[in-house]
Amino acid sequence: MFLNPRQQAILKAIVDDYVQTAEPVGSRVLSKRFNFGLSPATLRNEMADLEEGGLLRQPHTSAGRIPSDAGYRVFVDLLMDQDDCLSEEMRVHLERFTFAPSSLRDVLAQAAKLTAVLTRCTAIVRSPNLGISRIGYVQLLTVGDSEFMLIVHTQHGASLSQVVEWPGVVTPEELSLLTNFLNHHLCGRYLDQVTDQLLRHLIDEVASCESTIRGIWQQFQVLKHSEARVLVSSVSHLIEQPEFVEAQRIRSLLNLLEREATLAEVLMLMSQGALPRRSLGGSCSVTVAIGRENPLPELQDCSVISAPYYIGNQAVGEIGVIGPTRLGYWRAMLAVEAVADRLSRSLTRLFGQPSGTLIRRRPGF
Amino acid sequence: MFLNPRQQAILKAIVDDYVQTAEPVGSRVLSKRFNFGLSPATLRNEMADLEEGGLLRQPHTSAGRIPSDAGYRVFVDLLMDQDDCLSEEMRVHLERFTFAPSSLRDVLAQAAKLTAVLTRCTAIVRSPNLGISRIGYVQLLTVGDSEFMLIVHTQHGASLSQVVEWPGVVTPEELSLLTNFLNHHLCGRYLDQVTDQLLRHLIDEVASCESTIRGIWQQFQVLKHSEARVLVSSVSHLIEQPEFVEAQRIRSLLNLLEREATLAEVLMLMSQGALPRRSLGGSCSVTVAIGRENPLPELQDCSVISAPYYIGNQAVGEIGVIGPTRLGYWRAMLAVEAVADRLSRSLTRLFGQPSGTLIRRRPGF
DNA sequence: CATTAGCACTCACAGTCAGCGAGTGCTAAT
DNA sequence: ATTAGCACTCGCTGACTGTGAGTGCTAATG
Repeated sequence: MFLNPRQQAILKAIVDDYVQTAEPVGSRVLSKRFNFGLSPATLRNEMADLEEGGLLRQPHTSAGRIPSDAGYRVFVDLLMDQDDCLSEEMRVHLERFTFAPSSLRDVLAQAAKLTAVLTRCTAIVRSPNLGISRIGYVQLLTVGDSEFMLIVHTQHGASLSQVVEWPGVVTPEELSLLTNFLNHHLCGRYLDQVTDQLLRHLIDEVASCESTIRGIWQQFQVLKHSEARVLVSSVSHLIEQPEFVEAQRIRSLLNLLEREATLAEVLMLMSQGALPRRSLGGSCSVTVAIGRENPLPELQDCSVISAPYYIGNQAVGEIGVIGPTRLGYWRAMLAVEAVADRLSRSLTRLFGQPSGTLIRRRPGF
Repeated sequence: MFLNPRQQAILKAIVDDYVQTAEPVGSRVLSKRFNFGLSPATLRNEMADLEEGGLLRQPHTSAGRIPSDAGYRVFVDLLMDQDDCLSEEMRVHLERFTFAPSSLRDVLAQAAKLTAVLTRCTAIVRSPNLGISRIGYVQLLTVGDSEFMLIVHTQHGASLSQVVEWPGVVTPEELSLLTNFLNHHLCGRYLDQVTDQLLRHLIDEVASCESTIRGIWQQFQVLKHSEARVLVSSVSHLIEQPEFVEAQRIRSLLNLLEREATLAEVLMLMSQGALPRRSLGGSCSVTVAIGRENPLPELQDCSVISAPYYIGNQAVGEIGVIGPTRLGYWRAMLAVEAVADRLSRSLTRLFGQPSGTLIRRRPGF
């Protein structure tokens, strides 16, 4: 639908007003609150046209208009005010969060919290796949007679474990020897570097343990691809919005927010999907999914704004917010991008290629 | 209030029925559903007495009775059926969860999830203070010119960091040397063992770094006492209960559930507080707080059942459930105790004194 | 021809009222 | 001590109504 300038101004005014008041906006308030120099009747005609074009809708006959998903889309893509920088308040919050080095998980939790505060929405973060983690150290633990447990501690502060079958009897000495052998060769490496090539190399060195090492290797492959985790922060922000007066809506949302795998999929889809991506000046580009543009029915009254974050040049995860479609888009987009940007820089510094003081198992002191 | 056997039977019947149906129970259904051999009129008289004694209450004049907090208390302490073992269904769930060794956090998350499934309530777990963690390895990371970052990875899979001031210029070699020195002396130790005595010992060894090591030491003390974390699982279970039809109740609960520090306090209070503790056969004793027995107003319509869990002989945290006061107490108590018990055993095995294959920094291979 | 005043119409919402049904307390009979 | 009978209470439901915000349409206006 082609919009002449006046229609654009009216649509923009309606979105602006509705985002602020959460009340359907009628022709009378529209003509009073904004200075179009037009009477309510004229506005009504224009509004009827916009509704016909699918950009507005009426909750019921005798109510004012609210933007449709398509209306928000036009608003976001074309119309919204783009004050070119962060507000003072946002800047203060951003400064306060240091992303002080700690476990990957804690940094992500901090970033989520920050995003939630800045946008007054619910924030979600998908944590990186483990392949990009460096191995901190490896533990072997006997459990029962014919199995042992492989525990891998990554330098990001995560730990993973898998049961490996044990092909025979083993003495504590052998276990200790194997542990040291593995640590010697694996500490400091990226999980993605635990390849078949390395396996062959190791087996050449200690042919006696071949079957055991093969078993361990297999479990490493499982770990590398273990499923993504999603952190959720500040659900309370979202459910205090007027669109969540009905308990049923809250329940449905909460149900979704407890399904990590589904959230992970939503975030991954958004960073690869069909929706437009926008770069607002920082290094991370945000994607906006409005209402039914979302793949999930639970999200059809919500908008999701997300941006990937990076370690080095590699996109490793996404951070985003979930809000009502009636959302301060620009502000939220700025916030998400700003956090993704800082998060990327912090993670790169903490966990990126030229890491601080790496512990390698070579005897040091 | 003294209860004769008939009054006890009536109170028990009312609680049983109300827990199942969530409907206030009237004299007519009571006489029909249970075989007292008494007419509704007689039951009415008894019920009026029980109400006078504070054990029952009426939501409104023309409704049946529901138990008061005091009524539930009598029920829990005296009246409830105590089938002496877990149901088949519960047993199956318990078997399915292996608590496979992984990070402390993941084990706790698993335990919470399990508890939630077993009780169909919301589960909460307070994670241990860090003093009982062993140090996995230590990293030093320069940030800016006059500061560096101390990162401690525990063998439980947690990471912590603190900024330490740097008293001068430093070369990468010095940093690496200091890192190795610290790892040499600290790996495998409990954080609680990082004492002043050890400090003096180390300073004797390398007097040149005294001020730096003192700075690091101070940050270790901060880490040891860093605040407790609480994991929450399956909020959706709870808010699907009929007592949460009103959105306002959900909001208030969710608000509470996002305040980790408050939840931690609730759990700690319960394991030390004035309420009776019961041991149901396992090694962990459960505590039940009913309605207004809880310290928080947000919990005044909820009951909390919790039990401490152990590493070795030391109680290190608590696990529990939050449900409506109209709760299947016995079943929930059994479940909480069973999980706490298994959790204790798993944690003791994984992180307790004689740990599997410890990595010490002595050159090995 | 675009704009506007006027007017009839729609519809959610709040309030009122009556009927119902479940449940009670009291009294008198057993 | 127990119970049948009865009047009474009160939440819930559904029908009805008035109100007000807002619309669409039509005809008048610059």
